Amino acid sequence: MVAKQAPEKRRRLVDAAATLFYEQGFNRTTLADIAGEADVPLGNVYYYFKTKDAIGEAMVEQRLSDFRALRARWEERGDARDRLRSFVRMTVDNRRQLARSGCPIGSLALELHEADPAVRERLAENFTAWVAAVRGCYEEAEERFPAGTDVQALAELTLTVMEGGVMQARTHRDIGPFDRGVEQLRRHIDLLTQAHEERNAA
Amino acid sequence: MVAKQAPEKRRRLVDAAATLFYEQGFNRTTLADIAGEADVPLGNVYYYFKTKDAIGEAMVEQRLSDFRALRARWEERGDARDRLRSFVRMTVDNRRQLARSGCPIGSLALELHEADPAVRERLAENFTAWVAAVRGCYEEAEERFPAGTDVQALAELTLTVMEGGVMQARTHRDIGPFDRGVEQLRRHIDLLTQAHEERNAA
DNA sequence: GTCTATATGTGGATAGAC
DNA sequence: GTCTATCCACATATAGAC
Repeated sequence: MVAKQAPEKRRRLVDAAATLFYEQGFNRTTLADIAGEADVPLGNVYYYFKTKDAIGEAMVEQRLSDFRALRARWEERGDARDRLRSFVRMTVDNRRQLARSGCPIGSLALELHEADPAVRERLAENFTAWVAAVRGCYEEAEERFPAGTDVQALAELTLTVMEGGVMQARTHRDIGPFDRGVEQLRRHIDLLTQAHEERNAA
Repeated sequence: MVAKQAPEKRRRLVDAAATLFYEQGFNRTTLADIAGEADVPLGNVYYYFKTKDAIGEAMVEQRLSDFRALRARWEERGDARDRLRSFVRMTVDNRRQLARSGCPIGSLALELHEADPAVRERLAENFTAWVAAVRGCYEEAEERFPAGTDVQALAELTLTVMEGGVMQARTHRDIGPFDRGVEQLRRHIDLLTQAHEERNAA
């Protein structure tokens, strides 16, 4: 009956790793840090993970499955615009932390460089899943865009702008570049739909 | 007369650091690596730099002054479109390496996290200088944009799209996201100028 | 100014008691 | 399954001869 505590500890370690990797980066976070944050003795860590890289892998995988669960809940709501709005609110609420610590996926992706291929692939999966979710929103509003609009490219651009914006924001210690990037993206979409409507009106 | 070799060695170290930090990242590059690449004995490194961070600082500063020199040469050419084109060609020629190793400034910016404030500020200066150069190009073509167009925001967006695109390209090991991002940016600018011209024609 | 040899500290990882 | 004590490798940094 006490046996069920084991996975719970593992989970605590993964969560602690997620927090610390995000706030201080992978390299600057020691196993001792993680163990301390999770309130687990250092030696015990190796019962759950063979190496530090394995923790990284587990953490990125956790993020991916969390996102998938979140997305599943999203998809239940019928309205695409509503979904997109709730998503935008989510990131806007995080603006400050984004400006300070960047994107938890993007930062890791650049920090790990060549390191562990398994981790890199899961990071890529995270990006792919995110783009797919946004693409779904655009797709459902497809009739508002000109015929032949590449919604995949548009969804990718959305992630691109946010990642690029967050990177500059963090480097400048100023949220401005992020906000202005998002604003420009909004205008781009306005221009697209506007151009379409004008053509329809003609 | 042999005394003038000293600064030359220092320069070799900085160049070696630039290459290695770019290809393997800051943390994974050891001082021994740098000394080896520069063909300088390890112990000698400390004659030129007090710490590893100091090398990072010198390297980022070097990049900044190199860019400023390049920009000065650019500005000599009168035509803004010509300048922008030569710049675009420069990055397009680097597409493959960008997809593999990312942006040398952006990667460092995310890797160093909180680490050294001095380095972070110089990285920010690099971004600022780059945006200013691009902004100059847009500014000279200002009459092609609708009145009140925020060229600063447009220049920032250009960097944003490239950084975001390169980040995804590197993570996916596929240049596609970068190329598509740049293409979307081009369309955005097309839409802007087009909208302007249509209004002028009316 | 240049370089060898080495100190020092840190952090990932293991052995083995409980 | 849990945890303490410790090993060991490695990377930064220094001491000091030349």
